[in-house]
Amino acid sequence: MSVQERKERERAGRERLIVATARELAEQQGWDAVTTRRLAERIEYSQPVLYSHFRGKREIIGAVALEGAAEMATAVRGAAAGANGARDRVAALARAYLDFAERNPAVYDAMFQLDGGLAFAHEDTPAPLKDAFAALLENLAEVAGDGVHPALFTELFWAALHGLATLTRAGRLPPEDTERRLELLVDRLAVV
Amino acid sequence: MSVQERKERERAGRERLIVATARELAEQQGWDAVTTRRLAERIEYSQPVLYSHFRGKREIIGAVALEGAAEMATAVRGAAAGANGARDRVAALARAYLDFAERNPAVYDAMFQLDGGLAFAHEDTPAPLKDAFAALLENLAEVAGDGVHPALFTELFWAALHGLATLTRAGRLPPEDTERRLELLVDRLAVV
DNA sequence: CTCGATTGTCTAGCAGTGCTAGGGTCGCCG
DNA sequence: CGGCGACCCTAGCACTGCTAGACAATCGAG
Repeated sequence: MSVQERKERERAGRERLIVATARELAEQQGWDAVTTRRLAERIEYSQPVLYSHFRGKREIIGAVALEGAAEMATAVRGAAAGANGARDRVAALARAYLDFAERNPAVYDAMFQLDGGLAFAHEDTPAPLKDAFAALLENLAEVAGDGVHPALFTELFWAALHGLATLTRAGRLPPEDTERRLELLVDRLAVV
Repeated sequence: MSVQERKERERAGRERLIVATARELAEQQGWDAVTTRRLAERIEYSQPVLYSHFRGKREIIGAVALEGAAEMATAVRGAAAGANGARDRVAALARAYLDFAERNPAVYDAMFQLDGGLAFAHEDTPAPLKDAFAALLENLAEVAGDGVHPALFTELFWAALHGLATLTRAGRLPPEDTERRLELLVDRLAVV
């Protein structure tokens, strides 16, 4: 049994290595540079090894996305927990979200921009994604306003953040006004 | 001179054909299906002809994006012109925007999701893009609220629309609540 | 009307992509 | 210690964006 367990451990370790390497490579040189050949070379295995862990490149992106979702959830919760009052909590949440997107562009792409083969808004949505949404929801529900469904409000707030994050990073919005846009967003959307 | 003019006309016509075909193919089967080979075959020329009109695939995407920007500008202006009162005007604008994104997913991708090699928020931003932003701005300025810079407000409103459009189309947001999210967005962001 | 030059187009090919079939080599278990 | 099974790598497929060089059609000059 011990042999099998060791192999299992090694396999799991290598899988983590693949995901971590893909993420690192993507952050360094962009997802276009993450080819199966380069990735295989970096982990010092041949290409087919990748396919014994993942169905294809898409699944690797998906794995990075799940990792990112978990991190984003904790980042959001941490920021919200360190703030006092509903208004500050929401502002801190928004800042944490945009900060995460800016500091982990490749991971953010994996989550929302690229096709990681992940299901959303369904029964079989992976847990980390549901949890990331929950992290937003649990801090935004109190400012949704009377008669407004908290989930619907969260979806809208999330969409606004997502729009700001992507448009800013793509150079569509001047970066220097990010904070002002964020303040405006919170002031308008959140019902204190 | 007439000979050169005819050639010039034929060249321009073929360029329009390339862009139209790329757009059509993208709408039918997605941008992944728009390969230089397939595109060349559809216009009944060989691949190198494409490169005598555009520097590469990226520029073709950019051309589709510019075409789309012009159409979106007129769609937004048309919708806004047909509405009475500031609140209705903003709602109509938002509806037109999301409608455009939903009905022309490939064009919307070319504009905001893919790399069309276009400059944004700079001096040398192509006119159609600036004009599309202007179409939003001229209808949103009146609801920006006191002391809020109209351009900044427009950027925020645009980002929210963009987030709704992309997340909905990617299956991240349930489509059936689109209208309710839109109403909420207008009610909260716009100062009537 | 003919001939050279120029313009335009095509065929063929490059390097690189994601992915997979097949053979070999290793380490484990009886 | 022998045979077997799991594992991994080499080699290759069909495809991508893009380009060099050959070829043909067209034009302007004599």
